[in-house]
Amino acid sequence: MSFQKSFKAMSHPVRRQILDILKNGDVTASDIAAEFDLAHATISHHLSILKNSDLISEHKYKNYIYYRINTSVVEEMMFYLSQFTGGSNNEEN
Amino acid sequence: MSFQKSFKAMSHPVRRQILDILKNGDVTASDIAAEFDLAHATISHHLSILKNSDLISEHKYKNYIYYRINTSVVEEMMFYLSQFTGGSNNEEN
DNA sequence: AACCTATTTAGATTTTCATCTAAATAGGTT
DNA sequence: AACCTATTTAGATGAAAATCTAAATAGGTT
Repeated sequence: MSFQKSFKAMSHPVRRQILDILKNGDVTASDIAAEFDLAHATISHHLSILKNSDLISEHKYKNYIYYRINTSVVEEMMFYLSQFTGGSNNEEN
Repeated sequence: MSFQKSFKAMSHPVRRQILDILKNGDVTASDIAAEFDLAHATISHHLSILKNSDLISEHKYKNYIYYRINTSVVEEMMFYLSQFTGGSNNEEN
């Protein structure tokens, strides 16, 4: 797992919106593409970046590929960020 | 505050390392630059992106500018991410 | 005032990223 | 087998980002 990849994946508005769509349950690439005014190839590109960062996984069923959020990677990002909040540190700042 | 900006700011390894350095307390731009094999102008550029995303703030003292992590923005990122973990949702998935 | 040190700005270059169209692949369905 | 629909790959283009050098600004210090 690489924070490099996960933060970069999160840094694009289309990819964040894809994650929003996936919050409502698993959805196919076509259905996702239908929500945007972008070529399917472009959505495929964004999905591959999300996949490559492990933020989503894919599951084939019949002629479709369903995508799903990988919550554990999101949790790792949250844990990474928590080091900067000073929450569990004992600094005397 | 914009997740666009904060995630993009977090997505660069140099900027994440700058935040790491700032965990140990406020530090000047020069001291930060000393940790990298990059031109000072480049570090200044990264600092301005971090500043623009509100992930850090600056405080002038004498001839120096000290930088400091803005923990509240980090917390907002964590909160944003939490929507994807299904933690406090009641989905029957 | 002159100087020094810290930091930023300007402008150029290189690299990376987002996007498109067109073509390829891949799997069901008839 | 032929066809259809879903998705990806290839290759091109334009836009955005990272980096550098050199110059400018800006504040202390002497």
